[in-house]
Amino acid sequence: MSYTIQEVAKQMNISTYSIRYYHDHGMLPFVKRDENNNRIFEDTDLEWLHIIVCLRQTGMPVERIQHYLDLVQEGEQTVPERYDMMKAQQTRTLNEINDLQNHLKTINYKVDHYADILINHKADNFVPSNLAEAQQQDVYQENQP
Amino acid sequence: MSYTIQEVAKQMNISTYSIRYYHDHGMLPFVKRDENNNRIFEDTDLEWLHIIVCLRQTGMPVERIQHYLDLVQEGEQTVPERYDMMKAQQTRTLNEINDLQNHLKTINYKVDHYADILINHKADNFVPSNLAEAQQQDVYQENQP
DNA sequence: TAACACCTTCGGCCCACTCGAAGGCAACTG
DNA sequence: CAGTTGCCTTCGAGTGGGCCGAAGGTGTTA
Repeated sequence: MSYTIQEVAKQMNISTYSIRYYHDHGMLPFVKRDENNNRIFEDTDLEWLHIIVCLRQTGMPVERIQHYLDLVQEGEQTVPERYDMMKAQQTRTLNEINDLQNHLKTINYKVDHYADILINHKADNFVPSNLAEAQQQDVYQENQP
Repeated sequence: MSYTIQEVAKQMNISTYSIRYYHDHGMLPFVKRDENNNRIFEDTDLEWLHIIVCLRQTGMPVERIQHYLDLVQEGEQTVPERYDMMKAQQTRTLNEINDLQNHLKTINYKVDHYADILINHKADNFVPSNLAEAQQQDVYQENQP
């Protein structure tokens, strides 16, 4: 199967700009052109693009990805370095997931907190005014980022 | 307690450049200066900074964070919008964690694969040559990104 | 009194896109 | 068969979110 740049962009969920950027920077070495000079992508190109997207979205700089893809093309003797690169990326990604999970806790707390305030305020009509006042104070106290 | 910009940078694990950037862009409205014009950070500033870092690292643009912090300062009537923002950020973060976990699977596969190759090659000395040839072919086949 | 360590502001630089302009080619439409 | 649509191309400029260096101030230690 072969695909246009737009089809690939949709399938990979990235922009055509990014794909051209990767291609222009030598990271998609097997992409062909049709008779109108349009890029045509085969399944192997999609595999390359998939690993590019994976490495980029886990924070590897383009320059390192270029280097990694060069290593792949140099053959077997570069496996040790490739192993090290992937191992480092694994660690980095585990750390990033961990950080995000911690940030998520903070965000969850905010969501729950604001939800509380909204529910209590909806109930204001049925709440004695001294309690409403207390809530008012809660809101004030909680007016922090 | 009060802290210098460097202490804060170390504690929050971000650069002093970033902190100044956030301050210069109005996201740390309560930071004071000492008699030499140096920024001094109190605990409340750290709380603000903590939420800034949390939102930035989960992908919220600076402009949105500014808006969120404005809402906080406007008081109680902005809680519904703040709730929506945090809810959106929660979803976004869950998605990002999910994406990262998928990328991690790809990376894990690479790590395992390269580890296999390395282990087999170390054992080459003890392996009959026809098997070594087969491995050779494996390596060739796997010479993909 | 000088060296060192920290801070300031200002302005340029960087990465990885992102987008617009200007134009080419192919296919459908009136 | 001119025109419009819709895709593609290249090139070059712009953007976000910092990063960093220069130039200079202050203050403490030796």
